[in-house]
Amino acid sequence: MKMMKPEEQIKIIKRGCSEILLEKELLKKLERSCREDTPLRVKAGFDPTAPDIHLGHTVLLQKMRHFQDLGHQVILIIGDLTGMIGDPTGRSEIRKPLTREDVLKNAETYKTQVFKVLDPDRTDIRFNSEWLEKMNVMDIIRLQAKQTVARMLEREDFKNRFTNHNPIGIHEFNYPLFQGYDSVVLKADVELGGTDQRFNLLMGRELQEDDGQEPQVLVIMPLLEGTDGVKKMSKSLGNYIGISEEPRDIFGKIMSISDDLMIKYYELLSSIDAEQLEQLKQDIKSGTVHPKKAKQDLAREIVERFYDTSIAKTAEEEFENVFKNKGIPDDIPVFSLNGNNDELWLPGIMKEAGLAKSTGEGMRLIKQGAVSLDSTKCTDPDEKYPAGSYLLKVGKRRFLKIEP
RNA sequence: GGAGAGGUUCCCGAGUGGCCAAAGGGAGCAGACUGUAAAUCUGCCGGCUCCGCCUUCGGAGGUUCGAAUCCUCCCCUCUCCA
Repeated sequence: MKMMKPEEQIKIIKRGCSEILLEKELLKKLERSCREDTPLRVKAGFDPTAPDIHLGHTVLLQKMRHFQDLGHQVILIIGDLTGMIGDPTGRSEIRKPLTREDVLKNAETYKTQVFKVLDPDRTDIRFNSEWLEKMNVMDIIRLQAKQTVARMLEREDFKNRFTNHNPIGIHEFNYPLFQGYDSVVLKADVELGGTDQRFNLLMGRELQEDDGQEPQVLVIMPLLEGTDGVKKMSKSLGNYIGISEEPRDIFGKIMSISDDLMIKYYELLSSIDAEQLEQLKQDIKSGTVHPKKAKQDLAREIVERFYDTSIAKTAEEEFENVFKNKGIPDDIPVFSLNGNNDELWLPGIMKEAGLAKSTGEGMRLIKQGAVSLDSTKCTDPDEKYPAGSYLLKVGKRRFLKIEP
């Protein structure tokens, strides 16, 4: 295949990314790739613990796709070995080690989801246990000997924990080392990652150089904030928008983000270029474009990407219907009483149907005026209703059809 | 190995015998206002058919009419010394 000029390629690669280390080297690699008609080997790693791909991942995937469209080869690493050890970052829970089956199952999920963005013909999926598992103690020690504790403590995460007197497990030092070693094994030309991966990515360069290889170029992408607008999007923080979610949920979640965040989402997720984005910002500022309209366009574009135009349209219409016209969505979950003729106690039903975590919460919601039955606001948490068909509404967006 | 500090409800963090289901903040949820936005204000925020009862303050025992608070042993983390 005829490749684009290196200078042209760089332009596309640079779009939306936060940093390239080093651009000079990238140009050199691209020139050689062109000259010798050999695609670059572009590596990116994914954690096998979270099989649901969300919009945060797609920032990276999209960039990988750019490389593919330019004719390069993408290597998607599933960090199954590192994942099985479990990264104890942060204060919280000991992650249960994943079993082989879990990892394989998650990998399957990855594949189906990842190829909504990536080109399967130019994607190589590899598990890092393939080579890491074969290392013996001496191999590992030799690898560890290549770095110092002082160097490790330069990493933001470790440094913070160290100064705050929070625990750091020695094994955690292996994460960057292993990740870097992956690059050595794969002879990666480029590694893609988020800004939080900077340290790990750099480790790859250092280890490759040590091994006598030409160091990989780092293409660093900004992190996408989650729906809360503050922390990075992640499943465990519950602030994510998964690409396999229902179209209406994707649409709705995007509509609920703040205006500031919307601009960032435009930057990282939409296909509009820098000038168009600048124009949009101006128009919003001057009032030519209502922010809600802009958000709607974005939501539609994203749903379209993972589904199609007509599905996106339907999602949008339903959104308008429910929230603007205060209508009722087309299909809402049904709670069947299964012929049970007992009187209905709403908090109990809300708990069972998952609309409230506990009956206590259900009662509170009623007291707070958040619950209505057939469009009539409920006020008494103790009230019982005869068995029958009802439409229950909790809060602004949760509906439940009660049927005998 | 020695000395000290500490482990509290989703998170941070008060509380050192009864007034503690445990201050305050954050997150979250709901209401008002809106554009299901943000900001703001208000309320809620362990469980239970809840004016009462039950289970929580690292774990297991013990003292006491009564413990998150006192004692014993254990587990875990941090700091300094070696």
